[in-house]
Order: sequence, then structure tokens, then C-alpha cells
Amino acid sequence: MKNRRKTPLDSIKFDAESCSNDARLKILHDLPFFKGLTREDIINIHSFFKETHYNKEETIYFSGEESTQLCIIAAGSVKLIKHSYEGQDTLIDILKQGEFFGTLDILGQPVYQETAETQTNACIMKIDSRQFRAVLQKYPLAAINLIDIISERLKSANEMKKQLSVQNVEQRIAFTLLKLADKAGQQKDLGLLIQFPLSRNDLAGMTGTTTETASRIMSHFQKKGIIKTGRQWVAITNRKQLEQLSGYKS
Amino acid sequence: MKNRRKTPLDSIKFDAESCSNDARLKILHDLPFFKGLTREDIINIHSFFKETHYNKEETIYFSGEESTQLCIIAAGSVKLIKHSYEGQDTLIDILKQGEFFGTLDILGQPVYQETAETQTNACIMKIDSRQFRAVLQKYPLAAINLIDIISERLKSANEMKKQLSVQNVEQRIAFTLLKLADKAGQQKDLGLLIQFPLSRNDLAGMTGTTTETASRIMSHFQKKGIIKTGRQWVAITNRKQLEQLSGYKS
DNA sequence: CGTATAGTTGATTTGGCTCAACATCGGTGG
DNA sequence: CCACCGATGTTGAGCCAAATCAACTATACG
Repeated sequence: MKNRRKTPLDSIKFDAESCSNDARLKILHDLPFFKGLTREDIINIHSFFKETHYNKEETIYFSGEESTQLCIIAAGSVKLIKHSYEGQDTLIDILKQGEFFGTLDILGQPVYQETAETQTNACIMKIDSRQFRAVLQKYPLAAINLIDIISERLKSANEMKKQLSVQNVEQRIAFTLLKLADKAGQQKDLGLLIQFPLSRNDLAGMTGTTTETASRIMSHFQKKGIIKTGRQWVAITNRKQLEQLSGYKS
Repeated sequence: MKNRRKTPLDSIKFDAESCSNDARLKILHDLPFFKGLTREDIINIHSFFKETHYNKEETIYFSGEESTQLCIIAAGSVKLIKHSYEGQDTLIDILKQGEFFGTLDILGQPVYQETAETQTNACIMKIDSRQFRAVLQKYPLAAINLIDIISERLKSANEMKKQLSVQNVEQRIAFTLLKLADKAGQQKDLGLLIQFPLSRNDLAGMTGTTTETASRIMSHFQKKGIIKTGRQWVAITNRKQLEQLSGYKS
């Protein structure tokens, strides 16, 4: 019997449950930037948000649109994409439950710098950025937490910048797979599965290479038994070795 | 008579005047993140800072040291450098009067991620990061301003990330020259002069290439009459064309 | 099933890195 | 003031990683 291999990714279960009022409150409560606030504070803050449901692969906003909203993922996953007008798209990041995106500043850039689209069905909590600032003024602790979070992201972006300039494609892909696994990895029979659809093209966009090269390297990794991969999915079977290949420093 | 060309850069004048108490207060007052605060607030905040004078090319801190200080440049310019243990250094940024560096967060990374060294004689205002957080708690407006500033930097870092992955070296160098000119350009007889020493090596570090390639491209630019350049200095003579080469989008 | 999408694999080309030799600038001390 | 020397910049030749171009296969979905 021929084994017809299908995607091992969990199908997206998405009921009202996963985005209930209580669930959303809990998500806000667990957010790093509301750490240290009381339940009442959270409930108050929650009232400023409104949630929207999206289907798979819907666009939340386009790059170039006027930027007014801060978004937090209550359920599902979201892709941030930078378009270039030569048609080259770069996948900036893939975000999961509890992460935020959109705009933080009223001043500064008046338009979104990237396109946000859902990768799965999703529930997004939105707040107008002006209102969000009011919240931050009212809860200085939240503002300080937020500073920590952004400066963390800034460091990571600088790290990535350096990666891009000094590492070769193999190292960059290894590194990116590890980062994705940290974010969305789930231990399964076939290995540490990255729990969302991830094509060669996505990977190429994230590492600044081409689909073909990404494909070659992934095949190579699979041949060496480091990963198992198929259409739109990747599982890491030998994390150690992948770390070595990524030029990971202890 | 042979014209012995010397550096057209202004020599660094640096007297007590440029870093007097009043001057420092004015700098704090003009900082984007203290925008909207009263003079009294500023004076109060100023009392938390202590200033240090540095000579040219002194190290303010090394990457890997315990990070405790937030630094603001009262006078002079500072280079931020990332070392890699293969000896490859990347120039992350060059900062001028009024810009800040060092650490913002108590949590997160406990050590500096980069090395900071003065490029010219400089006066640096320092504050312990814990104290700075206290200041931010006391003046939520400052915290919010800071969020704007950091998220601006984050955007710029993401921009650069994309640049690195999709643009070729010529475009990256053109883009970087423009950014430096925006920051430190001064209109002179020979063109828009970037007002600090900038070697081929620095430029290579900022754009993720090698000294040789940077040199070739700079020669090329000069031959085409886009820039004038010499030892450690660059002046832009045809901004329009440089913008075109950089893949600048309108 | 049949078709569209995703992935693979090979051949060819090329941008930019490496290595190497040389040219210039500018500061220093005789 | 000039000769020297180290730092900085230039230029060429060869090479390699990865892009490009192209033909093909496998998978999933209706």
C-alpha cells in the first residue's frame, strides 16, 4: 500500500469558544505589556477593543493604507508582508496568538508599512491608536512594558540585519527554521512540527533568497535527516544539528 | 601650484561652552522624547544625568559588558559597532548630538549588544536605566514619546533588513549615503558634505559588503559625477541621481 | 481524474568576495 | 622641511555561492 502523505498540520479548529469574551480577557491579561495590571484595569482596557473575525487568507490591511489601528491576535495566525514594486515580496514575520501588530504611533508614518493578512481563520482585537495612547497615559506601567517589548524587537531586527549580511543562505534558513520552531513548534511523531503552512516561497522571502535555492537547501536538509518536510509544512527532527548549521553561538 | 587637497570636514571644535549646563538643558529640552514637558520637569530630569567627556575614538562601553546606562549625546558623534567573533565588524549606526543609545530596559538583555565608541571628542549624558524608568513612570508623556521614537527605529531597521535582502550593493551604498546625508549633511562648495569621518570600511560595514567592493562603487559614483570623495569624507553632488540608483520609490 | 499550485532539479550566468599588488594621503620625527 | 611609514584607498584576476532560466514532477483539491 502506497502511503499517501498528507499535511500533518493540525486543521484549524475555530469555534466561538476560542474567541469568547473570557478568552479575550485572558489573552489581554497574559500579554507582556499588560503585565502587572489588575483584572479591573484589564477589563477597562478591554472595553476599548473591538474584535473582528477573519477567514483564512483575508487581508487585515494593505501597506500604504492610512494607519490607525493597533491589532492584537486573539486567535489564529497572521503574516506580515512587505511588497516591493518589482513584485518581490518579503515575508517579515508570522505572528501568533497574543502578538500585536499595526501601528503604535500617531505621529511618524501615517500609513502602514506592510500588509497584514491572516494565514488561518483568526480573531483580531483592534484599538484605535489614539485611544491606545490614552490607555498608555493612564497606565504608565503598560507604556514601560511596551518599551521593553519594542526594544526587544529592535534588538532582534538588528540581529537579523547582521545575520543577513554575514551569513550564507544555508545558515539563514537554518536560523529561520529554528526561530519559527521556537514560536510555533509542536512536538509530534515526525518531529518538532512548525504549526502553520510554510511554503518554500515564504521561507525564501524571510531569508532573502529565491524559491529554488530554498528548495535545494530544504531537500539537502531532509537528505541529511535534519528535517522532514512536505507541501507547506516542515518538522525539525534534529535540532542540534540545525543549530550547528545556523552558526549558532553558545 | 599643486593643490594639496585635505579633508574638507570641519575640525571638531570642542570647548566647555558646547557642553555647558545650559547647553545640556537645552539639548534635553529639544529631545523628541521630552517634548511637551515643562522647563521645571526638564531641570528635574536633568539632575538624574551625569555627564562624561570623551576624547576621539574612546570606547564608551564594550559589547558584552553589563548594560546599565542610557546615554544621550550632548556633543560630538558616536559609532555603534557589532563585533562578530570571526573578526567581521558591522557598523550599526553613527549617532549625533541629541540621539540616544545604550540600554532602555532593565529586563531583557543584561549586557550591551554592541560597542559604543566616540568618533570625535564628545560629551555624553548618562543615566542609570533604573532611574530612567522611574523618570518614565513619573512622566508618562515621555514614555509615549519614547515609544514613538523606538518604533520609528524599528521601522527603519525593518526597512534596512529588506534593503539588505533584495537590493544589490550599489543600491545599498547609494541608500546609505543618502541616509547619512539626511542625518549629517551640510551644504558646502563641493556639495552636500557628510559631516564626519567615513571610511570605505565603515561604509562596507553598514551595507554588508567588503572594503574593496565599497571602494569600487565609490570610484564609480565619483566617475559619474554623483559624489566627490576622499580620505574619510564624502560629499554628494547629485542627490537626484543617487536617489534613482538607490531604488528610491516616490 | 484533471488541473492548478507547490516543489524539484539541472544548466548557465553573474555579482560580489577573496587574494594580491600597488597607490596615496597625512602625520611624525630626524 | 622633507623622508618615511602606517593607514587608507584603488585596481585587477580568479573563483564561488547563489540568481536566473528552464523543464519537469508531485500534491492536493474540486
